[in-house]
Amino acid sequence: MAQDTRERLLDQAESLFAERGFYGVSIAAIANELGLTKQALLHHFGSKAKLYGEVLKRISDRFDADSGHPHDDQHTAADALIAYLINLSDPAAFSPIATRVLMRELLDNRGRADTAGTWYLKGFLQDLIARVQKVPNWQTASDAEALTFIYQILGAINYFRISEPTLTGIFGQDDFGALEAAFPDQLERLIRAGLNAR
Amino acid sequence: MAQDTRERLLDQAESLFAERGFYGVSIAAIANELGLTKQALLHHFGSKAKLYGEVLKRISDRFDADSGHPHDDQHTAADALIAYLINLSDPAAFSPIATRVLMRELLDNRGRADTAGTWYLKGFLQDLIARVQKVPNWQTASDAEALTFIYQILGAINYFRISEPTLTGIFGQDDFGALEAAFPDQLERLIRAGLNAR
DNA sequence: GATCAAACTTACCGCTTGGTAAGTAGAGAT
DNA sequence: ATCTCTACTTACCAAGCGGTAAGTTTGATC
Repeated sequence: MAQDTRERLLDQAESLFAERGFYGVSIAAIANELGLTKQALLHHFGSKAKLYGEVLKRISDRFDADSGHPHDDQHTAADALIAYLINLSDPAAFSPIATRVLMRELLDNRGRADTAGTWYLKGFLQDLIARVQKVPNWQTASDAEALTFIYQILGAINYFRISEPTLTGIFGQDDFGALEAAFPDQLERLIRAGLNAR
Repeated sequence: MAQDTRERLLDQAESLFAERGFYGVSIAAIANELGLTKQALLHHFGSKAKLYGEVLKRISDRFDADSGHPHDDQHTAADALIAYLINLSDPAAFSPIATRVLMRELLDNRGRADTAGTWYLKGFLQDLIARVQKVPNWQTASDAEALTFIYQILGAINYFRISEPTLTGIFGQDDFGALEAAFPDQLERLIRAGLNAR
């Protein structure tokens, strides 16, 4: 029940940071949401910045756990890569809340000193580069070429995922449902076409 | 010189909102940057929210001006669409600062009451849907199908553009230069492949 | 049953925030 | 010469911010 509070604070912080960003959320707001005072939060995390760091770290850990290679029962390198990327785009496999936090971090860490946040993406990206270079017609591709491709796909996925509120706002709930349903298939088609285009 | 101050305040606000987001910037910070007090800013814009609204509107206007159809001297609908999208990805044609502001708005307007902000993207997106449906093998595509494709490409573009600081941080300035150089060509290949894949 | 640490609370602090109120300085029109 | 409008300024305010200090409650350990 004690450790539980810590975890619940992290959950709440992650969700609020996702919605309003680091500056948009006060530690009092996070704590109050659980019926606590902000000093309870400070007792657990020391400072707002440290809390934010722990939120980031927890996302990173979950991310790494997820990127174990469970899809390598596919027949070809291309199929394995595609399955992996499509899985990434699945809200059930990797929470849209975390995506939002990471996207904000991407926008923020231009100015901040506390850049360490997204650097852990390095291993993840390098892993993906290697996966691309296993695909037959990409074996001679440079790292830059492979990364550019990967980054375009990640962009397609993540941009869509943070746009849900805006797209429902513009086109309505029903039409957004249609978009969401069409997304995975079209994503697969795009990745496959992109891989073949080389 | 008078109207000029307003414009200069908008410039400064746009750039600071891009870097730190709505909550991360105080109106005093914006005004001080020009050697003014915050009350000078309030005199011109009334409130912080209204200033932000005007920043958004100005970006939208610039955007619309840019999306006049100057590339329709292309031979096919596909070529015209591709030229248009590649132009969108050019920092010279559409400022990365504005991209950052819009991306933040995409993240923020889930919670905010002042949602009207990004709704103006509607016309832009509908225009793009129509452009896609002019491409021969997309003429029977539903709006949802066309929009999903477009959105994937916009994601690929915009995600890359906001990632510059992070990517240089991870891979170094030189390697990022290689990425940036490779980007347009690979983007074109991806769009073309995606269009053909239907 | 005293001791101690963990998990909190209330009280407080200095600073910053967005915003209001009430001026002032200067140019243009009458 | 005065009136008026625009573009500002200084002065002020209540509320909120992150953080420190100093308790208080509670449950386990010896």
